[in-house]
Amino acid sequence: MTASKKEMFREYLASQGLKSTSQREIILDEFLRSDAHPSTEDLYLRVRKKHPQIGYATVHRTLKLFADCGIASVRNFGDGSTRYESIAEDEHHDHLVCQSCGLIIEFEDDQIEKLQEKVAGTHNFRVLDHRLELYGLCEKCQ
Amino acid sequence: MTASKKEMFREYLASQGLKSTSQREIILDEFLRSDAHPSTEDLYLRVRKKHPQIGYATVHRTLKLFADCGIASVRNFGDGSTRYESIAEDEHHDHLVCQSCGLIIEFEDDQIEKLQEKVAGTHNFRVLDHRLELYGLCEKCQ
DNA sequence: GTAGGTTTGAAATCGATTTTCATTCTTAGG
DNA sequence: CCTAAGAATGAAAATCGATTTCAAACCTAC
Repeated sequence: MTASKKEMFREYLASQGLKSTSQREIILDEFLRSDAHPSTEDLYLRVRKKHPQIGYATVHRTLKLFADCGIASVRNFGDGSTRYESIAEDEHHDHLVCQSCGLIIEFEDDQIEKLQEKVAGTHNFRVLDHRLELYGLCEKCQ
Repeated sequence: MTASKKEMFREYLASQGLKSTSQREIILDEFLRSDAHPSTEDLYLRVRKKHPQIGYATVHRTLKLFADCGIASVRNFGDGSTRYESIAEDEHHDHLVCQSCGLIIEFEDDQIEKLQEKVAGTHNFRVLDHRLELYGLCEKCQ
């Protein structure tokens, strides 16, 4: 899984005439080993610990490349920062977001997926991506 | 419906020791009569047509009040601007967003709502709000 | 190797959002 | 009615995250 993402990224770079650099490798490694939903800032801070010479702009640009090539998707949980999430090709998952402590729980539900397709069908709409977030209070915060 | 929202807003202001002002009335009227998902900028431009003396900051602050008091919810469709949507207390609706032309279709689906509650239940999570967006291509853009 | 294009990092910029601050307004109490 | 106390307003400034600029450093194919 991890190996195939690194593969996908290299292939994407090659296909676009872009270059493989040590910074991009380092950032991808850190991204794959990182929190589920890092913001650019989050990932930059992590990368900087081991590689202080890598700049914020490079992390930012590299995360956009991840999104472009399909190994990450862009999320926004309402806290004002854009987050990136590593994705597997065939799997969707959604989120429970605790508005008190910020806890994020991931879940998957095939029935909901199917109903989404059904709704889209009634509007002759072709779904390419979706986002479902449930906001509220986690067990501890209630 | 419209009347009850004005009512709710006034009650909220009173309950918080906040004041009723002509600007807030004007902005609420314009919000209720406005596009389904205006950004602060959108609403400011509309308000300014008839009331050039009302400033952007006031529109911004008033929209936040709408969200605080529950007559509007905050949306983000990935275009970089925050949008506000008028909501009725007991009704949720979700969105189909066309990534080509920007068309936004609203829909409601009770079955999906119920499944969401079920999923939340299995995580002992109390849902206060949710967001479901399906991104893709509308009939025309396919 | 080397040329040509790409990437990098620091700093500048951008656009949206939020805050500041002096002035004006609302409202509850006299 | 007044008035005092606190809240709201609008213009401008500050802030914040995201993005771009630019000169120097770096890949890669030839």
